[in-house]
Amino acid sequence: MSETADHGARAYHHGDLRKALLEAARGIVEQEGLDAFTLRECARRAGVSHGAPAHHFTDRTGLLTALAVQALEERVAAAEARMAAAGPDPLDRLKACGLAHIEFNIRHPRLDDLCSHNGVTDHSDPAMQAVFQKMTAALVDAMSAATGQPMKPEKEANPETLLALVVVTGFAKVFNDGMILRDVPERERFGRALALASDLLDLLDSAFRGRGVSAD
Amino acid sequence: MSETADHGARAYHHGDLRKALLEAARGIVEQEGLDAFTLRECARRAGVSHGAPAHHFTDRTGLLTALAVQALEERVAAAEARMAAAGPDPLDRLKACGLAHIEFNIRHPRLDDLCSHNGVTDHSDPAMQAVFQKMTAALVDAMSAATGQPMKPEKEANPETLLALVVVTGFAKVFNDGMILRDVPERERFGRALALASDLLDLLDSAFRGRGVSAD
DNA sequence: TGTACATCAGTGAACGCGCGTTCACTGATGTAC
DNA sequence: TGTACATCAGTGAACGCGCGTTCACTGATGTAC
Repeated sequence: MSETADHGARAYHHGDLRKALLEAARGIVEQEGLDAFTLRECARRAGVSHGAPAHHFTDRTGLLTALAVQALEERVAAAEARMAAAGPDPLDRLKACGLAHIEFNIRHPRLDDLCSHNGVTDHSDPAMQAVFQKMTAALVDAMSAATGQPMKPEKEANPETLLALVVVTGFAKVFNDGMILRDVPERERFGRALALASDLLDLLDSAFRGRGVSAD
Repeated sequence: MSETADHGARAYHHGDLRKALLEAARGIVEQEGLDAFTLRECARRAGVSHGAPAHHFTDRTGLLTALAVQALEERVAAAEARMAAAGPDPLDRLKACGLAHIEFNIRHPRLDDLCSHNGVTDHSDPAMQAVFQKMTAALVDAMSAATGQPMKPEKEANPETLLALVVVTGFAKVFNDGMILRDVPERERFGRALALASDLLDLLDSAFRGRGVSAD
C-alpha cells in the first residue's frame, strides 16, 4: 500500500535516497510552505532516519539549494518548450514565454518563494548560478527578438520590456495572494487564472503591435 | 546615550512597553526579515526580560498581528493622503494611489511580506479585518471613479482594473527581488525605482485616456 | 563458485541550542481613607 | 500628609519541544582473488 511496498524486502539500502529526499522536500515546501521545511520532516517523509540526509547533502542549505536548482531548471525547460511550440513570430514567442512563467508561478507558488527568498539557499552554488544565467539569457533573447532591439543584460530594460516583466511577475503574485478569483471554486481557479493571464498578455501584445515597438 | 537614557532612573516600569515592543518587532522584521523575528529577540531589543511581552500580547501571533495592522494602517493613510493631494481628476488620483502603494512596498518590503504571509498573523482579528476592509474600499472607490463604472468588490475586475492592480503589485516585486536596478548604487536605487514606477503608471494612464476606458 | 575484505549508506543515541510559554515572585504605582 | 493595600508590570528560573549536526556503529553491497 505504501509507495515503497515493492521495495520493502530490501530494507537497508534505499536505492536513490538523494532523489527521494528531494521529492520529500518538494512535497513539504509545496504543501506546507517553506517555513515547514525541516531536515527531520524531510527524512521522515522519505522513510529514513534523520541522520541519513547528511550522506547526500552537506546540510540543510545544500538540500534546499538543490531543490531550488531543480525547480528553476523545470521552469526554464517549460518556457523553452512553450516558445518552441509558439512558432516563429517574436511576439507570439514572448507571450508563450510569459504565460509559461505565469503558469509555473501559479502552479508552484511555494517553489517561487524558495527561489526568491534570500538566505535559505546558496546563491553562490555553481548549479544555481548556471541555471540563473540560462534563465536570464533566454529572457534577454526573447525580449531582444520581440522589440527588435539588441538588449544587453547589464543595461536597464526599455519601458515595454519592463512592463512585460512586471505584468508576468505581478499577475502571479496578485493571484497567489488571493487578490483576485478568491471566490472561484478551487477546481476552476487555475484555469480561470490562466485565461485571465492570456487576456492580459494579449492586451500587451496588441498594444505593442499597434504602436510599433519603440525603445524610448 | 541609549534611547532610554533619560528614563534610566525609573527602572522598573517601562512607560509604554507595548509601543516599544512593536517598534522593536518592526525593526527586526524590516532589518532582518520575518524569519528572524522571535519574541525573545524582540524583548531583548526593547531592553526587557523575555517574559514581559506576555503582559501586552497574548502570544507571538498577537504581536505580529498588531504589527501587521499598524503597517496596513500606515499604507492606507499614505495612499489617502496622496490621493487627496492629487486633485480631482480620477486618473490622477488613481495614479497617486498606485504610486503610494508601490512606494510603501519598496520602502518596506518585509512589512509587505508580513501582511501577505499566511499563518504568522491572525486574519480573523477584528482590527485586521477592519483595515483590510478599509483598504479594499478605497481601492474600489478609486477604480470606480477612474473607470466610470461602478465596481462591485465581489465582482471580478475588468481588464484595465486588473492591469493596474498587476502593475502596481508586480513592479514592487520585480524591484524588491532585484530583477531591475540591481547595479545601481544603494542611495540612488530608491529614487530611480520611483521614477520608473511613475513612468510605467503614466504609460497606463495615457493608454486609458487614449482609448477611452471601457469595461470589456 | 566461494571467501575475505573494503566501502558504502544506513541507524539511533547524544550534543547543545534557542524557542514560546508558564509561573511564583516582587518592586513600583496609584488609590482609599 | 501619612498609611494600608490592591493592582499593575516587570523579573528570572524552569518547562518541554523540535531542531541541525555529529558520531560510533553496523548491515548490505561490490570487488579481488
